[in-house]
Amino acid sequence: MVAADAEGGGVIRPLGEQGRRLRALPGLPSDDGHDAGSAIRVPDLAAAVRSLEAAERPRWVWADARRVYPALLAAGVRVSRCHDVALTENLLLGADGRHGEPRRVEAAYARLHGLPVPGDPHEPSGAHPAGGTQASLFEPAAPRPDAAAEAGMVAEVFGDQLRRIARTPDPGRFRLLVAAESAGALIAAEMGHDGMPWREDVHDALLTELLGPRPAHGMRPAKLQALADEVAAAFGHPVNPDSPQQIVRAFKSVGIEVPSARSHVLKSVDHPAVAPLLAYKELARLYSFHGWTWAAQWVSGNRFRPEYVVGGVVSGRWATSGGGALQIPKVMRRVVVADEGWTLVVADAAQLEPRVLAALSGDRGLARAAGEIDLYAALAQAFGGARESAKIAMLSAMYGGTSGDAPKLLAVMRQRFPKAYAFVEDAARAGEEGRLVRSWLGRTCPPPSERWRRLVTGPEGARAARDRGRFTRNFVVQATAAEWALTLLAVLRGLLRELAGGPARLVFFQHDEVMVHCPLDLAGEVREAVGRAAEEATRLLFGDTAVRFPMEAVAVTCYADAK
DNA sequence: TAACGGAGCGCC
DNA sequence: AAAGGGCGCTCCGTTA
Repeated sequence: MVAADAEGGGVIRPLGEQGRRLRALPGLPSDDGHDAGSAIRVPDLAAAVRSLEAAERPRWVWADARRVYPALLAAGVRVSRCHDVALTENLLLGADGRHGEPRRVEAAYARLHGLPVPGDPHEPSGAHPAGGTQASLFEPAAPRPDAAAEAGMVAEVFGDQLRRIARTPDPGRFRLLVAAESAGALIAAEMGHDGMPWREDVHDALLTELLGPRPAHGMRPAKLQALADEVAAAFGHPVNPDSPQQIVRAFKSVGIEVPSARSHVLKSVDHPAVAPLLAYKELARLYSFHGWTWAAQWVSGNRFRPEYVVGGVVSGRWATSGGGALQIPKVMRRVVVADEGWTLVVADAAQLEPRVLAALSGDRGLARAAGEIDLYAALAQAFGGARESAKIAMLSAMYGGTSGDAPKLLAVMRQRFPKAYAFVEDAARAGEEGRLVRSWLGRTCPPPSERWRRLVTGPEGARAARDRGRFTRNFVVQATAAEWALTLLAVLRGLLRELAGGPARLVFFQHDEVMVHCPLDLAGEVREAVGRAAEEATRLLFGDTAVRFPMEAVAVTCYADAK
């Protein structure tokens, strides 16, 4: 079912068999004279979606959930499932090594018909650096087409996308990826709408405790100013502690050479300015990043409402385009408190990435270890008995680490877990040679930039190649981990909707961690749902595997108590 | 005045 | 404890 919105109304266009039934539905005009093709104009899109959702739970096909869904949520309408054309276009373009090309439905339609593509930067070189999807996320806004025209485009591009999906190396997996990504679009919009519980009074008290009272505009909070004064006194002259350059120069003026002003560098410097400087850095970040100004913009009604960007990271992890939801300092967790009579169910996947590697590579030995709750402990024996050695070996394999004991431990890994070792080595080799790698479900890494291609043949070539090898080595694992987490989230959302009329709400998702806000008496069932969702995600991705993906959920009143 | 890159640091 | 990769955001300081 295609839905497109417009000022004061919208268009619904049935697809396939559902369309014939649609016309008999009450509450929708069967023919109001504005029927373009099979498109039906409706005066109130939200009401029309609500009635269709109740009647037959279609898969809604729309240009971009971010365009359509927030208005539906505002009208109190939620849907079960959708196909997000823009996100799918992004995945399909990526699969062809065409990261960064415009992904909006207008662009997809234009490409399909050989027309000029709106929003295409058409710069042949250097336009799409590896790691940059920004161009596709913030395309110049083309004029919105009429809703009926948009519905037509969406229907046509959708059909084309289904054909392109069928031509991918593994259509079954790619379909799952598209479904999960689209579910993510719904969840992101819903989480932005519902918001995460955020006690404004607790936040203010915390800031006041750490920084002093909220300062007048343009002033530093009292405790920050006091620390800045201490720094100045230690150097004998004013130094802006927010300026790394000034800090380095100030140390030079007292005969201390530091390569940078980073905290870990300053920690080993013996000078009276160091202590207040380190304290200042920590508090200043809190003040500017998650202080009163931030709260005024992102917190309202005791809810933190960030803007999530599904697929905003090339690996498929989410990003945010505001609010910094994925970088909330741990000290702020005490501000996240369940409503009266409600609770927060918090769960994170333990040792997700090594488990993903075990499943991805089909390494039986590693999979056996990944059948245990503590994977690293299970591996310890293979690495000389130390759990820590096993951990270093796995992390080095997945991230391309070479320092310390890594080479020795990787040699052990190569011998004991040859398939897992070969899997990440192959990914690294592909990256070094400029090739593409794909996740388990078919998300594709960006191709190397023109700049990289020039660099790799030059004197710095070996380094450039190694860097990209580390990126692709990590990509296959991180992107598959993101797929598992997203699938879990989609399944969990479905389970929560079935629970007691659906009051439980997903309110936070951070790579491998989820938070549900629910009435106290549902805590047990929600915790159970998290476990079931983890099992179902594992089955959907990897079928019958020995690898376990433990997801322990705890119910807490305050986020800070979750760990 | 606006735009931009670098530095720095929070999260996973 | 840390190595590795990925981000967002804010500040500074320079350039257009």
